[in-house]
Amino acid sequence: MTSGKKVPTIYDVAQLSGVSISTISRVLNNPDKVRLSTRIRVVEAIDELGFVPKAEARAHALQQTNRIGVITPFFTAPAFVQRLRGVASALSPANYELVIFTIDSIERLHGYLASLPLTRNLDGLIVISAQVEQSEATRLVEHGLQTVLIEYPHPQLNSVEINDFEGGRMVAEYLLHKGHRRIAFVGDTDMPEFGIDPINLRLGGFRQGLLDAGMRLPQELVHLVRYSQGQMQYRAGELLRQAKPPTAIFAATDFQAMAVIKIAKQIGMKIPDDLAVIGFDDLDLADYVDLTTVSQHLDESGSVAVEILLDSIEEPSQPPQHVTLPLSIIERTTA
Amino acid sequence: MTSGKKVPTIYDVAQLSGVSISTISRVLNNPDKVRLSTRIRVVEAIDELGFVPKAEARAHALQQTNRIGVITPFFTAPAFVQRLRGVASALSPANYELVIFTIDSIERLHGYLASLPLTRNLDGLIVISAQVEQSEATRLVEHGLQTVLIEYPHPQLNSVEINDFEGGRMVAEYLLHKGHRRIAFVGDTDMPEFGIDPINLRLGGFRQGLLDAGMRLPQELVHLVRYSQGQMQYRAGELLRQAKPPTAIFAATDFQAMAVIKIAKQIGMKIPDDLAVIGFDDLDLADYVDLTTVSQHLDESGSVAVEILLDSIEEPSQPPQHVTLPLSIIERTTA
DNA sequence: TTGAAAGCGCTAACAG
DNA sequence: CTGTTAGCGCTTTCAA
Repeated sequence: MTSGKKVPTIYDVAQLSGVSISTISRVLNNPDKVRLSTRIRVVEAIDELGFVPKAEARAHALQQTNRIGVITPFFTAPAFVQRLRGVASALSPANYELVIFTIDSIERLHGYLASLPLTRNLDGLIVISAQVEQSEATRLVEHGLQTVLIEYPHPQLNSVEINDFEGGRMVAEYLLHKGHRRIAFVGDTDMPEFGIDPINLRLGGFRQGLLDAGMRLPQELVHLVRYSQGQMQYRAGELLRQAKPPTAIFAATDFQAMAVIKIAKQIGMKIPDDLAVIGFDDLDLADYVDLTTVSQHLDESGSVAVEILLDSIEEPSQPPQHVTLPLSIIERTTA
Repeated sequence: MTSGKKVPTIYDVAQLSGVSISTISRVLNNPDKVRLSTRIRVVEAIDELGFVPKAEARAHALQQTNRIGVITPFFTAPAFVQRLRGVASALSPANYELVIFTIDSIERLHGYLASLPLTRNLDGLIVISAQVEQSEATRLVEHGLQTVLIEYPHPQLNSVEINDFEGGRMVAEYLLHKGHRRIAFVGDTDMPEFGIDPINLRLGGFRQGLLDAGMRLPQELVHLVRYSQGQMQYRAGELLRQAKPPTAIFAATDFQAMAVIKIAKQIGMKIPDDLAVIGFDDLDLADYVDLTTVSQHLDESGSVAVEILLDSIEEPSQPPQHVTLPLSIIERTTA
């Protein structure tokens, strides 16, 4: 019982149906190139034996795997699920398998980026929320592994991104429009090894948005803390308990918005009357907690990435595509 | 630029280092069976060419893929992420790749279960929260595809499960101990095609727990609704607005608990003083919203599944293992 | 329309 | 310790 039933190969089918293996292969891949009568005979033999082509053998001969890989920080980034969901749903009708490479450290990321283009067991690669270095990018293109980056673009590779700066600006505009004049920003600073920092871009855009309305964002109203629920809540507490608390808070992520709301309620503030809170991301749970937030269409980022990828697998010799997804404010009940 | 650089094969390495391909293969797989001096020479050649064995070719020759598959309902079951996380973290040190097969319909599930054992491109399979039929189970074992089921066990296949009935009982005990005497149950009934229904088991255990304390669970206090936030909230509203509302609610899942809390707050009830709410699952977000709930150790279910799987891949001829994970009540602030 | 045969790139006896 | 050789199971020219 170690291995089970004898698995039929194309040779068995050939023997049973009295033709050569090439013909079997043909009815599998180019049925119209086989005379109807023999095709029927072959199909019957296939059914009788319960034959199914072995994927590995096929991949080996074909030099392609029908498999695309996704490198993703499974553990740190809560938004990845929705992106992955977009990838999965776009991929399944395309008859590609989805291989997940989770990165829990920057070393793992580099490890995958080093080996994946070489082992040749992927037709394409999607990298979610992780930054690939120059050397890695060139290696990717040199070895012809089609890649699309989500969130952290690179000039030589396809990418789907958003305009974080613009997102921040939109929030400023929105809150201003709601009548707020004293608005705080909270965000985390937990991306030491990354160059571009979306949180800071959001902050920058936010600041600019205020400026456009003739307002400055005082330094005591911006709080950048290391990512951790406890830290966040502590700082939010400080922020809200001060003599002249803000009337609104822009949290750089939905999770932080939730932390803020939690602490605000503990203090006894009413949301959104005493304090308006707006997040960023539009995670699934934002809907559950009725959080007003800016949606960056996470699911869509995944499906768009797949489209681009399949496209450039078919047409490898085209310049990298960079698509920027729109942002939109989802107004719920917290701001 | 269509394909990029010429990819070196084992033959190139052999030629450059002046030995046969078998020797190359040996330094790759059994380094100690090669004389040090030639090994060094080979390694140098490998480095010079930047040679990396092609995974497909290796898999084809070896008849194994170093890949395990996970069939999971990506879209409907919110708990799957944590299970998957457990799988991923247990798998990555084991040097196995993780292939995800998402099921959005029962047909897809059957489709995968039909083809996966035959295409032979997986060394093992984990099925999360989906029920495999008898015929599928026997096909799996006949074809020797090692499998472990999470949540829905089957006698012929490995499984990791929990005792939903006992979980319900524990909740009854807990709430009773807290002094509650009028306790409602809310759950969803959204698994038409499945035989075993965890929600009903939880309800059964809960009912039994009350019975053990000499109490009956009146029918007007159990609410089974179709899964959807709106529906749930509507029913919860009815429940709470009645003349003699319950002092506590056991929600069969964390999501439902959140829906209940939301509506309760809208009505103006204080949690947990006016109404205690306890959930089931212990999703990540339960911690964020400080939900008291029964933890079924989702992450662990995944890692345990991997352990069992790797074990039975190594030792195929052993009887199926069925492990039941413990349950524990996580007391936070809602009950 | 079909068959023979040469790969695809690697592993693993079996000799030497 | 190393080379020869026969697979692994399929696809795809090239002839017939």
